[in-house]
Amino acid sequence: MLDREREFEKFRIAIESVCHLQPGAWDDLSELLTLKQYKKNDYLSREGEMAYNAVFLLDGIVRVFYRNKDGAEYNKTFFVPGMFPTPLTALLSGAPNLINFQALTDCDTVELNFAEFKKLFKKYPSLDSFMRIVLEIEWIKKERHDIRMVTNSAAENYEIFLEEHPGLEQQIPQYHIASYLGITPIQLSRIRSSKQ
Amino acid sequence: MLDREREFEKFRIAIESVCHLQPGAWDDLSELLTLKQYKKNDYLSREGEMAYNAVFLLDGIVRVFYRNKDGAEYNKTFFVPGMFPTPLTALLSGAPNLINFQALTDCDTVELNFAEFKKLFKKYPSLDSFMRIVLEIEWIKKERHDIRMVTNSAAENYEIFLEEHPGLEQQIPQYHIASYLGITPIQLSRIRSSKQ
DNA sequence: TCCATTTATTAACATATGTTAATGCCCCTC
DNA sequence: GAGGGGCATTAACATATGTTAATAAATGGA
Repeated sequence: MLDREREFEKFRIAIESVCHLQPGAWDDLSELLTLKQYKKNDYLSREGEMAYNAVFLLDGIVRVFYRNKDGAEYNKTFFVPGMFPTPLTALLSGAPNLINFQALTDCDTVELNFAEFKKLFKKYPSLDSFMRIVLEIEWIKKERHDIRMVTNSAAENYEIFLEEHPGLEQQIPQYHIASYLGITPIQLSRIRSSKQ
Repeated sequence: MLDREREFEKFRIAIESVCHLQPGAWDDLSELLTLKQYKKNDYLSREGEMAYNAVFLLDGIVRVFYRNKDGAEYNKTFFVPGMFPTPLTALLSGAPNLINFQALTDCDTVELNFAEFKKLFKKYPSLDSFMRIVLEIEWIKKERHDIRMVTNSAAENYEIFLEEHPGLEQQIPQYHIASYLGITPIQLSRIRSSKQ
């Protein structure tokens, strides 16, 4: 069983590493938190549905993927503990989710009610800056990632994946990695076998 | 010859359409503006160089592209008048640019000194919110765009390009569009000819 | 107006990647 | 320990796309 206070503390540390909070802000903020658990293959957040919470991953692995009109899936990102598998676009736009967040293993999360969180911006202006900084950081990360995915071959991106996600390839099926690389599992298998 | 005041006014209107400015904010902000002109093929902003200005495009067409280690170019976005061909990541991170902004025609711009702009955040807190909202809007746009590019075929994305950029295909070489679509000019030519 | 350059098209060919299918492995459960 | 499901690998084949090259068309400068 998870200890609320101890798990919330991990979330607080992750937030403070981005931007120091004003006194009192954490106390108000922690009122908006809940612990959640997901079984393998559950959806944290689903295409077509509204989103309400920012999500901090305590334990497990989550993938984000798109689906095209034929139902084919395209993995976009993998999340491991300490990351934020949060449907940011849906939260910001108030529109239904366009992408899916799915647990690839059993998962534990801390979740933050985003609408209530935004109301705190008035009381704690630094939370507005905090949100801006999060968006800046995510924007920079996304641009670096996009450049790499576009300018490299699938084989090069596979190598980078292995470096950036040590151990992850043991924990998830290869076809998820292939989808992330934009190739078929067969092609990934060829790349792997041609490595020696 | 361009009339400074009239051109700056276009910039103000574009900003106000995002978020209403506090009284006085525009007066201080307009002190930080300059008019610039670029010749066809000039770079507004270049890989490896630092970035200093946010850019508003008055006239002309700009492309953003990445280069891989072999020098091959990959177009990412086209900008037309009223848009902001701004090296956001370089401005936010303070690190050298990873991507290139190039004029595809002669261009006129209004440019805003970003470091000085950020200093105004203290005097006008709403500019901090403004920046957050810009990032939110850009994030949402980018996600929609990415989903489409990944889940559609090149032929479908070509159709979408034509709808979203009416008239643009008459103004720029097809090989730039091909690069944007992630295919060769030859392949784009085949797609075009197979349309009837 | 003419010439040179750039760009688009087309064809023939090469190649990488997808498709289908068969095989075998691994792991899980009973 | 046996059976079954999920997954990775491999092979044979199909196909889409890239490559090279030749030609034609459009563009821009002198």
